[in-house]
Amino acid sequence: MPTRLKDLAKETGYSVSTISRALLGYKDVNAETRRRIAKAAQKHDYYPYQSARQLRAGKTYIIGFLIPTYGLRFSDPFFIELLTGIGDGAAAKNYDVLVGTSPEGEGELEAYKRIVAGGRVDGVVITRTKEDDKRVDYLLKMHTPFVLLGRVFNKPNVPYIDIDSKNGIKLLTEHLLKLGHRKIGFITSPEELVFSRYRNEGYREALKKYGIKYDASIVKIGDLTQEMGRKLATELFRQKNRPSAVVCANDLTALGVYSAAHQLGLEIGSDISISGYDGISLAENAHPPLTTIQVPIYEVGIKLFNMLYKLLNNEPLENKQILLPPQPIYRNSTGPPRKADGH
Amino acid sequence: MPTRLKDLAKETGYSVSTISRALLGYKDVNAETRRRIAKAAQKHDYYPYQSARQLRAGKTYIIGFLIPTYGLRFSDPFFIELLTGIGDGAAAKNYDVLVGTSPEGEGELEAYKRIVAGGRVDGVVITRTKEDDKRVDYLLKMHTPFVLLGRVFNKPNVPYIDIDSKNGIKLLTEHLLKLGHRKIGFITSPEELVFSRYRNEGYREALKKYGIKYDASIVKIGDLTQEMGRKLATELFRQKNRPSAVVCANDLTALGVYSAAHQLGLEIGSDISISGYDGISLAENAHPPLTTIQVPIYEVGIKLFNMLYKLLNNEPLENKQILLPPQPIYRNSTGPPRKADGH
DNA sequence: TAATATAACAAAAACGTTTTAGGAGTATGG
DNA sequence: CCATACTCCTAAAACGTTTTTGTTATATTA
Repeated sequence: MPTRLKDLAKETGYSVSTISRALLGYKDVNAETRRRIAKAAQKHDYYPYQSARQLRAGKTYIIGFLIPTYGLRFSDPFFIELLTGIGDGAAAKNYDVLVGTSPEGEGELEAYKRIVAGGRVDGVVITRTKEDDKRVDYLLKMHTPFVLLGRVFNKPNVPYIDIDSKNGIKLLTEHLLKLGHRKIGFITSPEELVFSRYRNEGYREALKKYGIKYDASIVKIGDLTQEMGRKLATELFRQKNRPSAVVCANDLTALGVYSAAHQLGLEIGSDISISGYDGISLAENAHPPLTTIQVPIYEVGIKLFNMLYKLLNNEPLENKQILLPPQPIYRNSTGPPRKADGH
Repeated sequence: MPTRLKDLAKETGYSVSTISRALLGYKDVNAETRRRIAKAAQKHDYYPYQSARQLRAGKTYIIGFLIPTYGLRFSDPFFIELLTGIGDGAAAKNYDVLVGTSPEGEGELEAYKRIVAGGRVDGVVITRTKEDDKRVDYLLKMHTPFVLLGRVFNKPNVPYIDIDSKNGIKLLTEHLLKLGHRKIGFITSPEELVFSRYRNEGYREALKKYGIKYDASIVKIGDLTQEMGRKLATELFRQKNRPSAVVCANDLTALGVYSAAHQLGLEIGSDISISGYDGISLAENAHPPLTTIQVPIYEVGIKLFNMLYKLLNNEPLENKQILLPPQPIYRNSTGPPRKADGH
């Protein structure tokens, strides 16, 4: 039903190749001819048939983005903001975004193989990089261009954007220490994630700076979901000598901690201080507004696509590795502890 | 770099067509031959090259889903849950999902034309249907299969899934009326959206049932964002004779209302009752937990894909039009008014 | 005027897959 | 032993685009 070059050829009397060349702006097409062809194309709403264009060019003009879903009720708004950024960046260059979900564990690499080896995409954006990331190894082996949101180890040359989350968490933890907190809990992220290492380091460095001993009993490993944040915070709060503040690996976890605090009647910002990470818009409108690190997610999405675009089109990439400084936003979810030492 | 049929042909000594037929399970291939070919394919991680497959078949095995973005900081978790549902449904059938953003207004139809006329997708999922929806007209004209999340008017035969939101909002409003509220505000959604009509009707019907006159001064038209919910709720709450309850068109708006209530020192569930719509997981973990209509978003996403799949493959579609009953969840964001009539 | 350059178009090939049509060789039946 | 059926494989065509190469007609130059 859609219009194809053949139809325009029939309509205008020119050959298929001339139609194609006219629409693509080749020089050896008569001005009048080009006008007529353009008019016919417009009249019939012609859009080149992608499968053919792809086969011919050996490119899809599509990039892949697999959402790392932990469990079913997955709904981190972080990814919608990132995705709209990537999508808008792509649309501006007439690229498309193929989105899938990638399960944890074994299935993950398979999901990437499917879209890469199947030639479904020209390149991919990877998030939540892992220590010893199999996806990166695979993509390097296949010579498939990619960009990372996050870093990896032992691969000095891969392009990425990352937030300096070591210093991000350090800033937040120091902020709490300055406010007088001495027992600061930490709900971190799964150990295999690279950024966990940085965030953990930031937490430890801040404590060390203030001469406070690391206490494993108030450090919990979450999974970046709100639900888990609530669960682990409840455990923390039920300890005999509960922390007076909790640093969280992301905003969603922090909102889960809010929930736990509310349930136990703790007032946030005084009874208990809470910090997040990401700066999703929900954090801003939470009650009280959440102290966090503001990551310009949408813009990072656009930037990630643009980096990938340059890789795909062999354009020089001046800044291959971008480490953004953390942008802390101190809001009312953090305040001085009610009593010194949190009890 | 990836393996192609040609490579397997060279490796095994069979022709390209035999390789293809063996892998596709044709009967007239010797068992031993098939085994050898399968082994080679496995060894080399063969995945058929999609562009060629698509061109040959005249299908892409891709469906399209355009996220309706209102403004930049768009991050309704509803769409991530929906998207993961659609994505997982698609993956189960070896389909992919092409995701883009669709701007408001003029650009919207163009975004659909691009993916449909360009043959980028075999069918599409449409959300936030509008009164007189140009997208639906276009898809019907192009004979492109589609399914709707939501209904349209004057098109009796289009396939859709919708929640009976008239009765959903009616139930919530009645719930508030039963609790004793007599002045109930309503932050609704843009007029052009079809579900706005239903939700407005539900609100009006409930009021009528209780003999309460519709008061336009406490009905505000929002845009389904948290930010707008906060803004409009602030207006409502600053009125001399403020409502004692607010019904919202979706959860995100309701969370915005939370924010406004907190800012003005109103206690939610007593000073002010608030209801949402959608049942995103944030609603459950809000403080207090939000009274809402629980929409099984993820499952609806899967179901939407499966309907579309049947349309694409000419399988009979028994239930073309599915209207799910609303599933209200009454939580602590709604309670009796502090004083009768809210003041 | 003959040779050469230029302008404007078209033919054909190629991308990798799937499918149709058919062929070669072997087995079966009368 | 010939005709027919069956098994297993392959050649070739097709999908619609882009690009390379070529062709024809006209203009330019010596």
